[in-house]
Amino acid sequence: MKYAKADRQKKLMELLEENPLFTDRELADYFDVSIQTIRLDRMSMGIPEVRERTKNAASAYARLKSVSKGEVIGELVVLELNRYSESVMVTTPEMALERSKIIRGHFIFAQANSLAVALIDARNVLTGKANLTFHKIVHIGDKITARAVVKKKEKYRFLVQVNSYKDDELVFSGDFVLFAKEEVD
Amino acid sequence: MKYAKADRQKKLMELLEENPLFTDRELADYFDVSIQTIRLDRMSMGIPEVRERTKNAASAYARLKSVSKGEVIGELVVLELNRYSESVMVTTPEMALERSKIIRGHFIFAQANSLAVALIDARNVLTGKANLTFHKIVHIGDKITARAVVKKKEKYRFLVQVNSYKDDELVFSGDFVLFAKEEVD
DNA sequence: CTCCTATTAGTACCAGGTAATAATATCAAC
DNA sequence: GTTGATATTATTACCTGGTACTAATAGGAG
Repeated sequence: MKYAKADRQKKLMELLEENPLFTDRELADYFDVSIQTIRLDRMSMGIPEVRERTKNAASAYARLKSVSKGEVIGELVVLELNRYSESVMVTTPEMALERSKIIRGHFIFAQANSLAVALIDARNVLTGKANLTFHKIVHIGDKITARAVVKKKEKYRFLVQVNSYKDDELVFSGDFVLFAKEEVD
Repeated sequence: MKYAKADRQKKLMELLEENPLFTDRELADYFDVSIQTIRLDRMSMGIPEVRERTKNAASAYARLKSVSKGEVIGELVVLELNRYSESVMVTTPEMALERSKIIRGHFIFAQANSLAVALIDARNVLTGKANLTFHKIVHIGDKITARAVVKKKEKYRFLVQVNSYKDDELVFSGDFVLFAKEEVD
């Protein structure tokens, strides 16, 4: 049994939302209709062609990746090894909860954690423990500045405190226990 | 002054690594050489065409996004609201540190945190505090099972404990303090 | 049987390539 | 200067996955 028009269009939308890479040819085969029907469906729902969809997904990925050039999430703006470091991250739509402008907490954590790790002058640094407090909600487009300070320093064990601000308003703070290791696989 | 061949190819590689969306035409204009030169450069370095590069970036994004259908990072396998929940996440290359097989900690945190949030039966749930311990390093391809239990439940305040395992080996544990809020912008 | 919606078909055109072949630059060495 | 080798540019035929448009069916509901 073939899909009715409405069902087909709904399913089509779902399919492409999940995987934007299908060509009209593939979709036509999947729904067992002609390629023109698929195109009419796309047109009526305002869905662009594969190459356009692919490009959109790719640039979303590029935006997300550009935030983490190297190991640090965000842009490292100050780095005094084993003392103090600072990074700035501008939040993008890719970091938000679906259909919302609220940034997922793990991106805030990621910025802080990667900054703390970068601060330590050792070949391999691992996060052991972390104590986090989320003070305020962060939204798409907010520019978050994270400041990390080494509080305690033993041979292989470091205590780093990170505070993250949006315009001087504290939105997040965390205490990190980091370990410097020699070899890691 | 134009680039020498070697410099041009090196720069070309860097450009495309950072942003795979440039067409040969754009690259030719950028380097002020013919389009054929750009193609010879790509060929000699084994770099595929734009549409191929775009598709690769897009599927990396699709893989990453497919991990978080809805709000939960990973796949929700058990959900007893306000009691217990469980999710499974298979780690992918996109989650790893660069040139490494080690998964970035914030993905492990993301799975646990989103699972804890999903567990609470309320319109809007926010993470207030979190106490994390990373016990073991997680690698690309590892299948991580997170188990969340509500430990304490007040009116608007919940205490959730999450333990994450790789094959029954504890790799992460966290205590989360969550708040149920009425309205959130 | 007819009207309407849905579907299918066909054509010209486009971007951004591959692949292959041929014609020029450029420059160093003799 | 002339000769070679390497680098660059040009040209052409062909490919995929479309857009945009026109026209021809198919299938039901009344």
